[in-house]
Formats: sequence, structure tokens, C-alpha cells
Amino acid sequence: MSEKVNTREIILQTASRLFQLQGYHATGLNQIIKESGSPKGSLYYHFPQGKEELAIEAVNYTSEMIQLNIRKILSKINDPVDAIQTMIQDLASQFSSFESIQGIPIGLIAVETSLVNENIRKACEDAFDDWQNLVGEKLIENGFSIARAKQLAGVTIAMIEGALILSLTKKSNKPLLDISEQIPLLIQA
Amino acid sequence: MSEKVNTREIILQTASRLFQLQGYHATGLNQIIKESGSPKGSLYYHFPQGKEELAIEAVNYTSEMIQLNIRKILSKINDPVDAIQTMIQDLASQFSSFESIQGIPIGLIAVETSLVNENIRKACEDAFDDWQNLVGEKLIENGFSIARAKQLAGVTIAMIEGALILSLTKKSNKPLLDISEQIPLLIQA
DNA sequence: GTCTATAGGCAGATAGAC
DNA sequence: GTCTATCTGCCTATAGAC
Repeated sequence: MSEKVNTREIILQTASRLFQLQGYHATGLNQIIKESGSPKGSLYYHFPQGKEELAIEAVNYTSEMIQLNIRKILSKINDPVDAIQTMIQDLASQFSSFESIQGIPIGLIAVETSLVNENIRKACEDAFDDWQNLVGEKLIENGFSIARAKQLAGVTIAMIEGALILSLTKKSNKPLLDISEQIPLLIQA
Repeated sequence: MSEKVNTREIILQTASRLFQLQGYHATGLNQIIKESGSPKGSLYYHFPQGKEELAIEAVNYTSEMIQLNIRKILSKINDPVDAIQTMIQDLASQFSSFESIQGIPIGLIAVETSLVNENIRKACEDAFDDWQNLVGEKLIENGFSIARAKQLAGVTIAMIEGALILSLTKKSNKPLLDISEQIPLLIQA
């Protein structure tokens, strides 16, 4: 109903994007308020705990966006090998266009903060677990044992995160495409 | 000959350790000089370009330590599957003891800086390439084609980096052990 | 080569008007 | 709920004595 756009939402989206691109420590609140067009007072009104709270909410927000994407692909493609390969190739195709990449960044924030900030680390752990569970359920539906499905889903997430690191570093989507090719070797009855 | 320990070396080792644990942006020069016991003047004498130069040298230093470890394992174990699994399990075993982990950290620095600092990014890319080449040569010696060996070596590095992220985030070495189990599926004649 | 003091800027956070 | 002014502290970097 309200024509007024939600200030909190704008701040959150801006923060999510910047944390993803630059990481936690390299992203300043001043940059977030500047790019979101909101003053600092509003930021601290909506996120009273400051940068830490904002980071946790941003991780949750990003995780949910990624979950939506995973669900969409998994429901559209029946074969789990095809589905996972499509997920990876989707990421790879984003790579050429812009620097608007989803997904690594939680890995980035996770490693930056895992030894330093327990609350943010936990948010990242939850994100990884949620993605892993989505993939794991798909494998269980396709006849894998629960234990094997969980393991393979975890391995898949690890491969994707690692390939994203290499792709970012090498400025090429080849590492992503290379792991996509190996999925059939891993996932076989 | 000189009883005097090399100041430059101490600064470099301290910086390497801190960058690995905390990342580039979270590590301040003040912390480095405090923990190394060297004054700021010495740091800027040995690394005139400041933090960026120090980070590049630290990445190179860390990469060489890891290369030594990879070479040692690859020369001791003939079977490539065994050798790679041993590398991964070595990493996994470091995990329980301390927070003295090697290896991720270059992934951490890589992602932190890849979009922001071209010189540091390049140093990280070189590190990844060196590790990949060591593994790749081992596979070529064991009968894999050059193309397939390069691809598998890259996939191996990606899996290790990704599993390290998950292991750090979950505070468990299980993700590393899980990828180790999959190596035989990937590497087969 | 080693060390100290300090400059200059930006960080996260807060107070308080509106 | 929104916005500005400001505090304190840490950051990288430099100047210059020894």
C-alpha cells in the first residue's frame, strides 16, 4: 500500500551487495549509506547493533535469494546430475557479464569472520547448511541413501565455493565449468 | 654467520601468519609490528611500498611453504590418488590442533582483493597455478593426458579450497575428509 | 638499518534536533 | 522514523633522530 519504499530493505540490499563484492572488513558503513542514499541515523535505527547486525541480516538475505534460485532449478530439472550442472553453469554464465556474482561472497564473509566473530560465522554456517539440505533432499528423492546424499551435497557445495574462488582469482569461468564436468563422476548410482 | 636474526624475515613470517588467519583488510600494520616486535620504521624500510608489497611477499612466502609440503608428499607416495588423499588428510589433521592452518588463507586474500587490487590478485593466481602444476605433473607421470591432468589438478585445488572454507565455517574437519573420500571417483584411468 | 612521534584520514558509533 | 554533527579511536604512511 505504501508508496514509500522500505528504507530498511534498501539498506539491506545495498549492504548485501557490497559485502558480497568486497567482504566484511573492506566494506564501510559510510559506503553503505552513501550508495543506499540513507543517512547513518536510519541505519542505526533499523540495525541498532550496527555493522555486525547488518552483516548477519545481509548473509541471511543473500542466502534466501540463493535458496530461491536453487529451488527453482531443482524443481524444474528432474535428473539430479543435470540439475546440479545447471546450477553451476548458471553461476559460470553470470561471470562474463558483470561483477554481479552471487554466492562466493558468503564464503568470503565466512572465512573473514569465522575466527573472529561467532555470530556472523553462525549465520554463514546456517546458509551453507540450508543450501546443502536442498541439494541433499534432491539426491534422497533420487534413491541415494541419506548418509551418502548428505555427503555428496556437502561435497558439491565445497566444489562450488572453491571453484568460485578460483574463477574470481583467475578472472575466468573455466574453473566452474571444469567442476561441472566432474559432477557425473561423483553422482552415480 | 650473523647471530642477528633477519628482521625482514620475522616481519614477513608474522605478516604471513596474520594475513592467513584474519585476511588482508582485517590485519593492520600496527598488529604486525607489535607481534613481530619490529618497529614501524623497519617495516617501511624493508617494504617501502607498505601494506600492498608486504601482502604480495606474504602470499609468495606462504605459497612456497605449501609447495614444499606438496612436493614432499608427491615424492614420497607413488599412487596419485593416495598422494592427494594424504595431502587433504594432512590439512584435516592440522584442523583439530590449533588455528594454525595453512592454505585457505590464500583463498581468503584472493577473494578479498581480486576485485580491488590487481597486484595482490596476480600473486594469488600465481600461487594457485603453482600448486595446480605440481599436482598436474604427478598425474601426467601416471598416464593421464596433459589436458585431463590439468583439468583434474584444477578441480582438486578447487575442492580443497572449498572444503577448507566449509571446515573453517563449521569448525569441523569433516568437509575435508568428505572430499578426500571422493578423490578415487574423480581420478581413475 | 633501527626506532619514535606524529600527521592526516576514515572507521564505527552516538547524541540530539526535527 | 529521518537526518546531521560530532566523538573517539585506529588505520596507513611519513619525517627525521639516532
